[in-house]
Amino acid sequence: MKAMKIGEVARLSKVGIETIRYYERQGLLAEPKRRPSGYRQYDESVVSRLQFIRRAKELGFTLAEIKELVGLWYDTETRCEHVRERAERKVEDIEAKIRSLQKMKRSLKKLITGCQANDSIGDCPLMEGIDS
Amino acid sequence: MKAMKIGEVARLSKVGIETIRYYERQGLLAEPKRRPSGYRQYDESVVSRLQFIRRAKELGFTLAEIKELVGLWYDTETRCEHVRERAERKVEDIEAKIRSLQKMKRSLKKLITGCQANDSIGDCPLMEGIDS
DNA sequence: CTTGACTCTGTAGTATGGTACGGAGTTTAG
DNA sequence: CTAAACTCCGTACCATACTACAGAGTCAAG
Repeated sequence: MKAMKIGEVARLSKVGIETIRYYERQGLLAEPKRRPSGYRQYDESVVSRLQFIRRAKELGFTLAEIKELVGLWYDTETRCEHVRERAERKVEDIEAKIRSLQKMKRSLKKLITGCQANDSIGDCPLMEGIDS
Repeated sequence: MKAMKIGEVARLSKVGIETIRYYERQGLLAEPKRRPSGYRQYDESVVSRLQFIRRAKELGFTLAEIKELVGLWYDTETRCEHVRERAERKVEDIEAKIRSLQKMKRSLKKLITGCQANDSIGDCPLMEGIDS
């Protein structure tokens, strides 16, 4: 359990110091212990949490959704049934996202092939059946 | 080729009228033909384009990225080699997103199983190896 | 030919997710 | 014991992506 100051956490997670404090204010990170001076004191676990947040954002989740997502792990004792339902809904959301990305990928592959073959491509295949 | 006014396009694509005009200003949609009155005149193809934009946004692409993505189809004649490279990079981005989503999904499934078994779950599995 | 719904342009305002100070106190390497 | 680097809090500012008028013109059902 290495004790880290916010600067080191920022360096390791590639999330800015101001952003870490912002996430704390928004409830995405628990308030950390403090030194007598008031300095925030973190352990390693916060780094993977921040990396998770960063990645989830790239995947189109809002901070509110991410908050809900990470929150699932801290409610499990209290309302198991409810948590399971929410988790199952999230799985469905994620599966829909994966399907859309796969369609997009197939369209791009088609573009690459057509391009190499020097074919002219009529309608943009990106637009085919992407609607959720 | 059905001629549609902006309101119908908005209804069909589930994208607001103001947003459609905003996308036009941002160059995500070509400027449509106009009636003598100045009213915008669309055909059906714009609906799938808007649905694509909507979906891509949900997948974490910014408008700038989406613009680049749809732009790939209108550059193919001019600089085929260049377009192919960009498309291949996009495919890699998309594959990375899919991998992250699959990890997330596995973590959630784990939560659901643990929850049903009434196990206490130690560390949040969402945080495991999600870093890109 | 009216009347209510629709569209136009332009500008201003909003929500989200940061980012950047300022001024003060803290830590730590030398 | 300094001096440079770090951290604190609060507030203000920023970019992105909309969203909401206002005031004027257009369309189409009856």
